[in-house]
Amino acid sequence: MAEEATLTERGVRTRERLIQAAREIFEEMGFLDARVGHITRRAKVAYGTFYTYFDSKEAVFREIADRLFTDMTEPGRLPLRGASPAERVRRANRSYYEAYLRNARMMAIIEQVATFNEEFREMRRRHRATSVGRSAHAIRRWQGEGLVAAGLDAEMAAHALAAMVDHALYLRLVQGDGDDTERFLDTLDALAIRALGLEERT
Amino acid sequence: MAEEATLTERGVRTRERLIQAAREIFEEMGFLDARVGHITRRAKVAYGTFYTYFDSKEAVFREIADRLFTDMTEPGRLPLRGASPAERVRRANRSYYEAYLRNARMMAIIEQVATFNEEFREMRRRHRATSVGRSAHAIRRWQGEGLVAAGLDAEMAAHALAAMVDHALYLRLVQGDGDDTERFLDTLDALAIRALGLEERT
Amino acid sequence: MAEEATLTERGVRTRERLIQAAREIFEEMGFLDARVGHITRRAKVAYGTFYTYFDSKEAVFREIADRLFTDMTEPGRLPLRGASPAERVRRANRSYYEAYLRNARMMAIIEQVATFNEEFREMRRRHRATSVGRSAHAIRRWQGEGLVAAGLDAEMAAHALAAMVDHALYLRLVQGDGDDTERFLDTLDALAIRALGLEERT
Amino acid sequence: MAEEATLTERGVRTRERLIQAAREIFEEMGFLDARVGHITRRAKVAYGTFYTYFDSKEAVFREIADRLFTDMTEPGRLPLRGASPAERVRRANRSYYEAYLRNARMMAIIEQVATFNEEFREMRRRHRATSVGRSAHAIRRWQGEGLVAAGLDAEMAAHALAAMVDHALYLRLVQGDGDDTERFLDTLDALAIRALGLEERT
DNA sequence: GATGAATGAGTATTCATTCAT
DNA sequence: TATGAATGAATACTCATTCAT
Repeated sequence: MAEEATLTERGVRTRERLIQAAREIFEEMGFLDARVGHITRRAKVAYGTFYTYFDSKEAVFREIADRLFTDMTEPGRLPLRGASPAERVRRANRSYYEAYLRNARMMAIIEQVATFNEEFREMRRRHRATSVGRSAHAIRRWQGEGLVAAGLDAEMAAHALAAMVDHALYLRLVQGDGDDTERFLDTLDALAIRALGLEERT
Repeated sequence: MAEEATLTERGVRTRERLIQAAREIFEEMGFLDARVGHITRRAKVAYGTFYTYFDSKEAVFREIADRLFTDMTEPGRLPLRGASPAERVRRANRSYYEAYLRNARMMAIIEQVATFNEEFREMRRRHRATSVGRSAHAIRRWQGEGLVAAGLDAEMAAHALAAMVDHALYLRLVQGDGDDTERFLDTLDALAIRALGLEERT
Repeated sequence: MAEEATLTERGVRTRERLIQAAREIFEEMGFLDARVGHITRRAKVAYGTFYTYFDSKEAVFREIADRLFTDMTEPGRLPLRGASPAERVRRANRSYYEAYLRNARMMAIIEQVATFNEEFREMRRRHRATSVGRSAHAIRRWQGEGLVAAGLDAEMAAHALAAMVDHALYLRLVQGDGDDTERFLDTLDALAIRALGLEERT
Repeated sequence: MAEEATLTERGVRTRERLIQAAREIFEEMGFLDARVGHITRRAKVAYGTFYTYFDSKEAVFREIADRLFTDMTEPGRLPLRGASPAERVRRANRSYYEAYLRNARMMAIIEQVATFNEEFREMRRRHRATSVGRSAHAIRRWQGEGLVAAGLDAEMAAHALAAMVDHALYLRLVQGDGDDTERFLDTLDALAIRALGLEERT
């Protein structure tokens, strides 16, 4: 049984070293090709020490993924006060882009694991639902204000636009499809804003 | 050896049985969990017979994926003559939705394999490039006609919208996220059309 | 059951083609790495045809080895009449060298098979016994004539000298250990002649 | 991984048990027929334990062969001070005979592996070159002292005589061709001494 | 806590041989 | 005779997890 409630200070350090090492290894070779031995070697601990802190390879991965999702769903640092709806979309997107850029490699690995592991599929679904829900809420508000066409299904639209951003970033950042990222992010912003009918006409 | 040349009619039949069985097995349990023994049992042939026709598990998968991509990129059956741009987008999307629905399970497996196999990642990238290219071409034409904002990067927009459609369908059909598919497809259409500024205002 | 008593002319030709092809393949890749498929492809016949004529891979090899041993133990072409004992040794050796050179690659393969197959070990032993017996007979004669020291065990000496010639040729011709073969053969002659005390002192 | 560094005492013991077991198994059934499972069963360890210490079946074999060649090329224990050349040849041969007798079974297996594995062919060639070089050196010295005919190629003669001894022993000890080994060894000594012209005439 | 040795179930692939046409 | 498809037993190697110090 790994992971007792109380850990000595030394234990905490070792555990942290293992998590850091695991993340590096997962990013470098993916979950499937990563071996427990790779992780312990990187962390400079004995093979068996891994199982002092984690029950399985999945267990470290779960912890890493948890932290990552927390980081990804943290609300943006850019202030939204007084911004127009279009600007709000842009800023929200920017916050997400930044988080994605920070975590691109791990996002890819989570994608990998989600293709064969129901638990992580569900974890991803939950996190997605949270942020899609926030977007849907905003869209509904804008619909109330007559800014967005009432006929649009807010939930579905939020879902689809999130899928656009997510997958476009995935293909671009993870699978290395194309350069000029800045211009690409602008395009994503523009598409989302127009799709919702939020563009400022001059 | 799995030599291609000169297969007797019986050989062709057995090979076809194996491909069909492999597709079923892959769809049911994914590439990673599929065993060659599962495939041969399903095809009702001896274990070794698999290797009479294919060099490896990857080899059948490659053939199945090839056929699938051919089916997916087949131009739509809906006639486009005389249709408005918005209508064209809708019809093109519909053709793609139908193909996706036919092949949803296998699309998921290809996604899975693409997360750890460079060859299939590249295969998917190529096919995506083809259809994205087609869309970008149409967008550029519409920009020439003043129908789509000139400031939009046609290539990137096509890429992003394809990502939206692809991933939204993936999450919905493959990972079973939500029902009311018809309404969802309508939402995708609407978002794409508005994002490009092609909606018919009344 | 392969190898019926009566073969049509066509059958004889096919069988011969297979033997020839098998010898080539064995020489090129050794017995262990040779596949029945290699042989039939080389002979330009169908896979199954092999088993029309031979019961197994060992069976063709046996036939090839038989023919080879017949060729190897054929008495030399050089006339021995009126030759001195030393000259006789030299000529006998030459005949053997020539045969060995003709068959070097196959000799190596027979060596290979003899290391794990009792039947071929025995076959080789029998053939060796025949030629060693001939040599021993000559040595005993020369001992009777006072040309070779009586204390020498004729049988063992013949055995040892045959081993010298055989293995030295094997290492040189088969494992490519050194060049200047002519000078090497001269050395073998000289050693054998001196070992028996047959050298002509001037 | 079979890493070399830092083995605990227990590890060293297990590794040694595996090497001993492997040698026994190889001697009993040859390299080709030996299964990793045979070795681990003999060593009374789990299957996987083999791979804790060795990368492959070849790897243990390599280690065993290395040790054996070291043992085989260890200079003889018999003192050579003040001995006549003929006596030196005899004593050197005796040392080799003893080593060969100790290792006869494994020598046969190395012969087997050398017929299909270039690495071991080369390993054998290197060791042979070392000992042939020593003999050639002695022969050249004796030629300088007028004891051996100057016309003889020292290198080639050493090579041929080594081949004689090696192969005669191989056929006798390994393939069980004949008894009265003591008399046979005497014959080998006599032939080598006479071939070089080193016999003491009375 | 830390260590690293021990475990053994799991699997793709090969290939000689058989056999239906 | 000739063909080539079908068969399935055989085996080295991997690696997550357990466990004795």
